[in-house]
This record gives sequence, C-alpha cells and structure tokens, in this order.
Amino acid sequence: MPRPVDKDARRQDVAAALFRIAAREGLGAVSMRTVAAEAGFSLGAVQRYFRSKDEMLRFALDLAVSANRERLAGIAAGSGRPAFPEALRQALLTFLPTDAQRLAEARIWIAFFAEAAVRPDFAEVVGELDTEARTRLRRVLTAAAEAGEVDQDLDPDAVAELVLVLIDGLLSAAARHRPGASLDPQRAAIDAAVAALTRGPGREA
Amino acid sequence: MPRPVDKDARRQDVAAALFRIAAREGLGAVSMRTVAAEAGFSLGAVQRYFRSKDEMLRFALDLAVSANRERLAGIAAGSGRPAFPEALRQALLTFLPTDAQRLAEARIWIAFFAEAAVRPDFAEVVGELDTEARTRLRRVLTAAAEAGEVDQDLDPDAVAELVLVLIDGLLSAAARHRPGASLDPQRAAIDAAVAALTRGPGREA
DNA sequence: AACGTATCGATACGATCGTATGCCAACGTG
DNA sequence: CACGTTGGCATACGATCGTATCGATACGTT
Repeated sequence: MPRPVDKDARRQDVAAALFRIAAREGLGAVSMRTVAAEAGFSLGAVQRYFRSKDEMLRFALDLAVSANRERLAGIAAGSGRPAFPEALRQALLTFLPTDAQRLAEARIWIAFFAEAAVRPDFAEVVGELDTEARTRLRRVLTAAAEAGEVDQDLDPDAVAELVLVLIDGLLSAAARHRPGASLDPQRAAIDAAVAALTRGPGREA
Repeated sequence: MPRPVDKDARRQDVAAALFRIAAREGLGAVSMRTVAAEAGFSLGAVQRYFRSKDEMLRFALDLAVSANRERLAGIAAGSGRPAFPEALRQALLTFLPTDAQRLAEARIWIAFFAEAAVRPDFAEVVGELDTEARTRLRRVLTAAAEAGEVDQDLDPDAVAELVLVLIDGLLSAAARHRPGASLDPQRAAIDAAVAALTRGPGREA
C-alpha cells in the first residue's frame, strides 16, 4: 500500500465543503466541480472519494443526520437534570440561528428536507431520524408526565408529536432568518410553548 | 392586433405545470424544457410568456404566495364564528396532507422555502407573507385573549409566533409525508396544541 | 535501487441547461 | 384581397453538468 491517505477524513473534508456551499447557495449549487473547488481538491480527487454525486450526497446526508442524532441524544439525556420544562426550553433554543453555524445547519437541513420530500431514499434516512426522535421524546415526556411536569390533560404521545412539529417549524423559520432580524419573537414562542405544555408544579419559574 | 391570446391564462397554465413538476420531482427538476413539456407547450412558447427562467419562478412563487394568502385570510375571517379554539384547530388541520392536492402544496412550499433560505429575492416575498400572517394572527389572538379563549398567562403575540412556527412545522412534516402513513399523530399534536394554548371556557369540547 | 501500485490532475464525452435567433402560420386592418 | 404584425416552434450556441479515461507522480515493497 503506497502512500496511504485517510480516506474517511478526506470524505469528511469534501462533505464539509458541500455543507458550506449548500448553506450559502443551496443544494442546487452543489456539483462535483463546485464542491471540489470549495474543498481545494481537483475534480478527479473528489471522484475518487465518491464514485458518484449521489454517493457524495448520501454521505453528506448521513453525516448531517448523525450530527442531529447526537444533538437529539443530548436533549433526551439532559432531561431530568434540571426540571423538565427548563430542559425542553433549552433544547428548543438550540434550534434558533443564534450564530452563523446554527444558521448554516438550519439551511442545510431545510435543503435536505426539501430533497427528502421528493427522493424516497433521502426520505427514508430522514424518516429514521424522525422515528428515533419520536421514540426518545415519548420516553422523556412520559416520564415527565408521571413526575407531574406536563399538563395532565395532555396525552404525552401527542405532546411528543407536537414537539417534533415545533422543532421542524423552528428549523424552517431559522433557515429563512435574515441576519439583522431579532430572535426574541421566536424565543417568546418557545417560552409560550413550554409554558402551555407544562402544567406541573413550578410553571411560573 | 392579430390573434390575441390570453397571456395571463397561459402563464397560469405554465405555472401549474411547474407546480406539478416541483411537487413530483422537486425544484431541481424544473427547467424551461421540462415545464414546457409538462404543460404541453413548446420551449419557444414558454419563452414567450416568460422572458427568463427567473421570471417564471418568480411568477410561480407569487402565485403560491397568493394562494396561501387566501388560505390565511380564511383563517383570520373564520375566527369568532365558531369558538376560537375550534377555528384554530380547523385552520391547522388544513395544513395536513389529507389528499394529493394538499400534499403537493406542502411539497411546493417546502421547495420554495428552501430556495428562499438562499435567494434574497425569494426570501423577501416569503417574508412579506410571513409578516402579514403575523399581523393577522396577532389581531385574532388578541381578540380571542380578551374573550377569555386563550390561556391568560400567555402573551398573545408569543402565541401568534408559536402558531406560525407550528404551521411551518406542519408543512414541513406534511411535505415528507409517506402515502401510507397515518395522519392521526399529527392530528393529536394539533389537538394537544389547541388544548394547551386554549384555557378559556369549553376547552374540553 | 528498481519496480509496481495507489493517488491525483487533466482532459474528453454526451447530455442538458438557459438563452437567442430566425422562419412559418394565422389573423385584424388597409 | 393583400399586407403586416403577432403567436408559435424549431434550431443553434455556449456553458455546465455527471461521468469516464488516461498519463504523471510519489511512495512502500522486494
């Protein structure tokens, strides 16, 4: 094996370049050549790491899903430590475009979402993350409900679904966020959501 | 003026074809030629109605915005007739992909949303609709709050923002909806949201 | 030290893109 | 009735797309 190169590391570099382009100009601007140029590679090099554009996109999607899976795990794990309402609030706040990084992530997600609406293989991958999120959220919410930290009139599973929808909505709004605009309305919306869903002891903080 | 043709009607036909393609294969599959073929026109004919692809896309976006503006107006107008909670519930339910038409609309919206995240001119148009929706919702929610139909601990403006986020989330989920899947979870989420936000008399229907 | 192989860049190919141009048919006006 | 204007279509052009191929280079092994 002469001159071994860390293939996976290079693939990640290429994917990072793809993300930058997608966040800046959309998935429509992603081509083998533009990605290669952004990554500082030649077209041939990118072709060696990914046999086709489809393989490259799939790799990037998997990477993005993994990143959000970790964030999701953090949400689930963080529950129970502070009071549940505050944990939910903190979790939802992470979806706001508070910095360039989060804004980029939101834009990338929306781009992949739109693609998933039309490409079955993408839809499957995104759907798996969705299912996992649903499972985790239900567990957390059931536990919180038993602890009296969720409105007792609300079905925990329904609340879990609602939180999922909320996350999608926050991401959607985040992706279209304009640099100068304030995030306070969204913060207020999050607070209102948490307050509305949470009816156990200590709702008024 | 020889052989006059209804230009605007033709433009709408072309836009309808564009919507069909966007809903079926995404905005990436939209080209002058594919749209022309879908509409049953020649490339030259489409070029006569739209000087450029950009003009065609902008026209389609404006059309889509108008359609949702009307739906929005319906929501605002419908409030006060039945109890507000039920009106809100009905309004949110219209965003679920209950038939092929609604599913297509959701996919089209998501596609334009993703584009708006990256194209300032698109973002401006979508942003205007957003602002209008915010204004209308605030008015409705303030009135509902005064009527005691909204949780008195919640800021009406924050609730309005929350409903906006919810709509985005429902659209996002709707766009990724798979034909066979049930809509009951989303319906439950909507019910939970309405129940959580509504704390006036008659919340248990 | 020489070789073989893995890496890489350059280039080529067919397809498709947005756009521009020119010809044909059809109709209202003189 | 002839003409000129207008709608419509076929075609062409340069650019860019995804993909394939082919030398050149650099390194580990014998």
